[in-house]
Amino acid sequence: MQDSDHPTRTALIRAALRQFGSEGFEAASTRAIAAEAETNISSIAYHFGGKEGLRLACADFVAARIGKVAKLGPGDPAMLDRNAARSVLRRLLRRIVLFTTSPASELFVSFLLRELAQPGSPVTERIFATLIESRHRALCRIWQAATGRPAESDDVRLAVFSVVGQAVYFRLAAPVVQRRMRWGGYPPFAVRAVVKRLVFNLDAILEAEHG
Amino acid sequence: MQDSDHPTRTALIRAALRQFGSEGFEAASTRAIAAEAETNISSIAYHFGGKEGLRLACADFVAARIGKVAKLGPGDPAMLDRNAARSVLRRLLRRIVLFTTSPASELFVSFLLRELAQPGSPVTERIFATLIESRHRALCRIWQAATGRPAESDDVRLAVFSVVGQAVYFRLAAPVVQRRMRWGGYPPFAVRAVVKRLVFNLDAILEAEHG
DNA sequence: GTCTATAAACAGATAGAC
DNA sequence: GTCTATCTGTTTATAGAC
Repeated sequence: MQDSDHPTRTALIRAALRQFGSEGFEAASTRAIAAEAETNISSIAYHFGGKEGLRLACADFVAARIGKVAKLGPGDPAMLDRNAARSVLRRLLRRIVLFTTSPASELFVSFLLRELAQPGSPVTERIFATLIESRHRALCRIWQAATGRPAESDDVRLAVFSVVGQAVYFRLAAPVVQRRMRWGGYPPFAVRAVVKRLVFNLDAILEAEHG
Repeated sequence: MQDSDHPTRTALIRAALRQFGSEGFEAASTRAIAAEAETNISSIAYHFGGKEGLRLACADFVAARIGKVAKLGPGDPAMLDRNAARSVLRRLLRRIVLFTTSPASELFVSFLLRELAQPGSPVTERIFATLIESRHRALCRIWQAATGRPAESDDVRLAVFSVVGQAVYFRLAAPVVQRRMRWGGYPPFAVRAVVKRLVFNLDAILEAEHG
């Protein structure tokens, strides 16, 4: 965190996020990152101690940004009635899709997914503990309110993963999807189509949970 | 393809597949690959011309393997009645999940997904054209038979992606899922639980398509 | 075909001037 | 804080012995 408004510092984080995200941590070179940030290679050592420090700074940056977007509501999900819980789920899913398909957040998401795909990554631990687990738990509680099924059962956990996973997939497999759909990127009409389909799926699943 | 039963050659491909898949193409070193294959670094240049040639050989290997597993049935999907089409979809989804979660194919899937996530990868083009597009098209035709909706509409294409995407997600996000579920890897009972959930989702979606 | 030895380019880190 | 210059190690590729 620290003084995150230092210009060189943030320029480096932004450039690193892009290159780590698009090429992977090991493949990205500090030289190229410094060049993109229009500064010197030594700035990385000065500001972050080294390449690994820059990686952690990127993780904190992403975690802070996502923490804001995916803020948990203050209310207790257990208090929601069935229909309220369902519309909360719909709204959250819509936000997740808008987030994962937006070009602005492509950097964050790609970086994050690459890190999370590596079990041993030093970044994985922190982000999982601070961001993912608590939010997944919260979604499970909302799922319980929406369906009456126990929040911490294996099947409810998997249900939540399967719904969120659909949205994540459209970012991860973006090149494949976009080629098959003949889309360049995710223009607004494409995002609307994806949202519509995934909300439809969610409603179908909730409906089938018992009617 | 060529003589794929040469021992050193296949040992190199197998080792490369593992290292490319788990660490990424750029991050993996030819030295480590040769060591794992218990041969000399120069064998890579001899058999494949270089690191990039080894990458393409891995792609062909994976494509051949997946082509066998995901063989398209000879019959025309348009001939299926609604219930037959639905059970074909269920069966295919089950096979996809079994494939993506099996430890044996973890290598192939990880390698493939890494390659497909890179739009510019030289491997992407070939695999997309020879494997993915034709199978996605076939699934869309089966989806049409199962729901009556036009196979090449945007929404049906997205529906197929969303269902397949769920299965792919459980491989891509395996570290996250397994940590949250407190699973080590995907033991048989876990695979059964995932299959059960995803088939449930599929049935729910098909049911909602119009009843 | 498989090996050793080495070349040429690249990486990240660091010392020190300003 | 930002720069140049350089150190040290590692990478892929290749020449040539066997």
